[in-house]
Amino acid sequence: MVTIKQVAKRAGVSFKTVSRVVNNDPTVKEENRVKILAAIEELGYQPNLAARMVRKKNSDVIGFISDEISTTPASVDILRGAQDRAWELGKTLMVFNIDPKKPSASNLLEQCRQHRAEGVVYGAMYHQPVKLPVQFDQQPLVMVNCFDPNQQRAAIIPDDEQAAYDVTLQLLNKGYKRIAFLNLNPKIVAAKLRLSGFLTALKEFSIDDDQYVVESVEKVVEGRTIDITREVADRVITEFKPDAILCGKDLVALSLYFVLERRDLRVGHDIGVASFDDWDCIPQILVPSLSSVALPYYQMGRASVTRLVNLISGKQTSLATERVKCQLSSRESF
Amino acid sequence: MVTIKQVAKRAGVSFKTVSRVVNNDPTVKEENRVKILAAIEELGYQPNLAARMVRKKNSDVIGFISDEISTTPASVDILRGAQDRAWELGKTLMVFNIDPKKPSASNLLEQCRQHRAEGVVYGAMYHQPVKLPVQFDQQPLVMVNCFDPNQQRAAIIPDDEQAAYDVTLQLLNKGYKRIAFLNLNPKIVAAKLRLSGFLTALKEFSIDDDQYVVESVEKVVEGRTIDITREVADRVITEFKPDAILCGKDLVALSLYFVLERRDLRVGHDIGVASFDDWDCIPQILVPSLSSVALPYYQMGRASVTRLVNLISGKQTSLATERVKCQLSSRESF
DNA sequence: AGACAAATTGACAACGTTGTTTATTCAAAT
DNA sequence: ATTTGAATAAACAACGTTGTCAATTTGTCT
Repeated sequence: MVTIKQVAKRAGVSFKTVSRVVNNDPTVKEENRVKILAAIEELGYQPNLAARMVRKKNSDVIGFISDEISTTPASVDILRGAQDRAWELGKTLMVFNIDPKKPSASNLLEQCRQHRAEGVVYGAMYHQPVKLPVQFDQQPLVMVNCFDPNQQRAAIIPDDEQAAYDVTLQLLNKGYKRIAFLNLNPKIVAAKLRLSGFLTALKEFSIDDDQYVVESVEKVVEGRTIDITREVADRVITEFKPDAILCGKDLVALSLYFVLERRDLRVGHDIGVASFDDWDCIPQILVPSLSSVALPYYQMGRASVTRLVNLISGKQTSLATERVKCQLSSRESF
Repeated sequence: MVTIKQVAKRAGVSFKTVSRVVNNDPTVKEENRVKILAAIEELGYQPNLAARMVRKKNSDVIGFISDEISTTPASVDILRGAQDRAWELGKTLMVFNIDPKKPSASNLLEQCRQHRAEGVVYGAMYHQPVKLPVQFDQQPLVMVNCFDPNQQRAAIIPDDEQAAYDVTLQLLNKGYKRIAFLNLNPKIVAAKLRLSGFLTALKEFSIDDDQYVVESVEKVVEGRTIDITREVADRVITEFKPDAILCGKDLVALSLYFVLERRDLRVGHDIGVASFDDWDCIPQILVPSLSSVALPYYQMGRASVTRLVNLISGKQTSLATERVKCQLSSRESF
């Protein structure tokens, strides 16, 4: 590999002067600058970041540790967001492992420290509480799409409550009155928050005594989880006769579409449907297209890096949890 | 940060002896080794990889550059596979950017070189030819899920032809005879290969003059691509009366299910359905569940790193394209 | 021309490691 | 008791860079 000294020799100056040019030090004669830049170009010189880091003692590296990929691959967007923001701030994101089943989180943290990462973003694949090992205290840390059960760590999470509140309000404003909610399993954080947002919205329209909430469209049989959306939806429609159904995720809406098709209920006409996730192409491939609340993964990824860099620089030291707004993608289903 | 010298002081030995312990050099008295390990533990020493790298001149870093995320987020699995394999081989994968719309591929490559990455994996989000800028010649390179149009670069791609051949053969073996193929746009590499595999399988059963291939289930209207799967499927069923339909991707199968539902054709009974992608939960949420050929993203990710490390070490210098087998996930739809 | 300040450059140390060479310790062999 | 040789440890240089400070060059003013 080409070093700064080789460039210096080629340009006929001391290697220190080359260093100055590389670091945009203004105290270099224009004539020399031109010569040096030419030499850099000719030799294809690239500064050795490792050597620079040893000397300067800052790495500009941020570690990104994430737990296992789950059923929501859209959450790679967290990574995209983090990456983009890191780039903007002149940092390199080191993604240490995406599926650390074998290497434990602490192992990954060790790697981060060996690379002298200035801080760590810990991302989860769905919104949940995560109790991190004590080792994570040793450097600036931001949790994204997850949070410390004791609120002792900076966290960026989606505002599920606002999301449910907003979409419910929009349904109500369009005149829907009997809204059923096929919610996710109540053990899921998002499910609890959304229920709360849902109920708040209903209360504002004073119809909080006339709703129908289903907790979980899954059943565990012999240790295996099976989807029972269709049965549940069938029952809800028969018993409650809703004029709109809010689904916990797009896949639930998908199953619901089949049920409605069979019952000859036209979505967006006889019955309104809304959902959460706005998952890639599903909402658009459905007919009529599905209105769904997108989870702000990309924004959260960006926010996590911004927050971490502020933490590192001491500009912002609060450990408060930051909620990121969710946006409804309005389509034809209501 | 704790340095090797601080550890040495604590243990009462020269810093070089600590270095020996860290690097598992056997020529250290047991007594000292114990003392040093204790000191390392107490101080929480982590070797500085940057300093080590400067001295040893090898980085154990592999760059991973990928183009924009497309409609197949499952392809993160390429990254997972690469990461896992890198870990096994004691390498660190530096994911330089997932969505380099702003920074060009060459910029990312510069970053790789500044980090002294020993080689680069270039991944595409769907199987396609990619003409990389000449700068990519400057270090070992493996392309994954894409390939050089002139075959001048090592590449790992899915064996789409085998995939289509296999699934078609299985359909035929189960007694299906009139198979329609709702293929993807013929501009897509996978579409061409799959068509070829499909036809080869039919030929083996001597029914290659009685099939029905649809090229593309999309239409471009005023610059926007719209999905016309439902119309197309309707027409195919009416005109060709197939006993089985092979779909280009799970989302096509999804739309097809709606069409069949409306026509009261029972999937897996009146008509067989198969598809490509095996995309996350879609095949399982459908009723009856969809048999789909999975693309071997994870395996390809692993293979790409294995191949790259072999290239770097000179163990394997061939630039041949490596095809990775696709596996059918057999379910209830045929 | 000479003096002086400003601009520019270079010599050298330092960062935290590892490779190489040299010194020390200690036990076994004479 | 001395020599030998192996085992162990230390000293020092080196990696490619940047920080510090002294040295040199250049330009301006008298």
